[in-house]
Amino acid sequence: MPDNLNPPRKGLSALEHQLMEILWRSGPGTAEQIREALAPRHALKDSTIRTVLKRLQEKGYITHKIAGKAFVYSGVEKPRNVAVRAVRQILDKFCDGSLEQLLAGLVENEVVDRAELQQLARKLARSPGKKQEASRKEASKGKE
Amino acid sequence: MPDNLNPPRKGLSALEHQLMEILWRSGPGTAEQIREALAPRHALKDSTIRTVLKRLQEKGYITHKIAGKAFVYSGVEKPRNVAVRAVRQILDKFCDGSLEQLLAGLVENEVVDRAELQQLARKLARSPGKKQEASRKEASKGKE
DNA sequence: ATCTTCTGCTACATCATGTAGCAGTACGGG
DNA sequence: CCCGTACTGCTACATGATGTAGCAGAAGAT
Repeated sequence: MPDNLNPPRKGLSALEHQLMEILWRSGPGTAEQIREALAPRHALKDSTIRTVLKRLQEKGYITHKIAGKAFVYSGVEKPRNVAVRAVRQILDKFCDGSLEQLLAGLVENEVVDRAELQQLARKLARSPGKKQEASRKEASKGKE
Repeated sequence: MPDNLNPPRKGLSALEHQLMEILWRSGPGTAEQIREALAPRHALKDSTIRTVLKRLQEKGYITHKIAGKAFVYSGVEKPRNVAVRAVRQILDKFCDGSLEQLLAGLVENEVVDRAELQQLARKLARSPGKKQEASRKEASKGKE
């Protein structure tokens, strides 16, 4: 079996996360390119990079296509989606699956202000449906 | 050194999380009580339970007071606060620290509906400031 | 003095992670 | 046709985290 196509992946280790960061920031790339990108902060042998990339693929975070003779890796999902899955876990583990509880906690712990949160919710409520939505009625009140 | 009083704790392993669940759900308790509560689903020797409790304390999730000759453990924070710290991590790691991005993702992935989100935000916006508010309800145990 | 409870250490097998070496293979030049 | 080159496919291995538990010692109960 090739990749691990199922979405229920394991978490990312520190190093794995760094590689994902690079892939997300710079887009698809070869092991070598990734190694170079990481090198300044953390020099590693190419075999090390390749091992981690392999593990990332097993975990389902990335895939690769062959370009000539080399593998070009690319993330399977956008970081924000990975974030969403992670949040779902948190929701189930610590908030009885209640998003309300989590949001309340965020406000309580001053991660976000009440007003600010409402502002964001409002904004998202009228934001483009990102699909084939064409109904964009600009609200006249409160715009930032 | 006694506990690990600093908030930047490590994550919870599967078993550790189960014990926390019990403590959060049933309130403070001794190793034995916790063992009994967990037993139906997962039978373990008391020494095992105690080892895990010890680790949980080292990680800073729980503390204990002496009651007679036994230790009575209790969670340091409410689960929702643990959730908040976890979310903060996610925010930094996958959303450039932007809560907006995360919320957008939640909507995008249908974890929550746009309208529903706005509803919650609105609700929280007018909810009690929970500080020196002398409203009603909410006054059980749990110190933070 | 014992027995009964608890707590304080120590032990250990497994798995995850960070890190890397080495063998094999295919392709562009001599 | 032979040889580096550029890559990939395995294997290795030390460390730390986790799950799981045994055993010795202290202190109160009898």
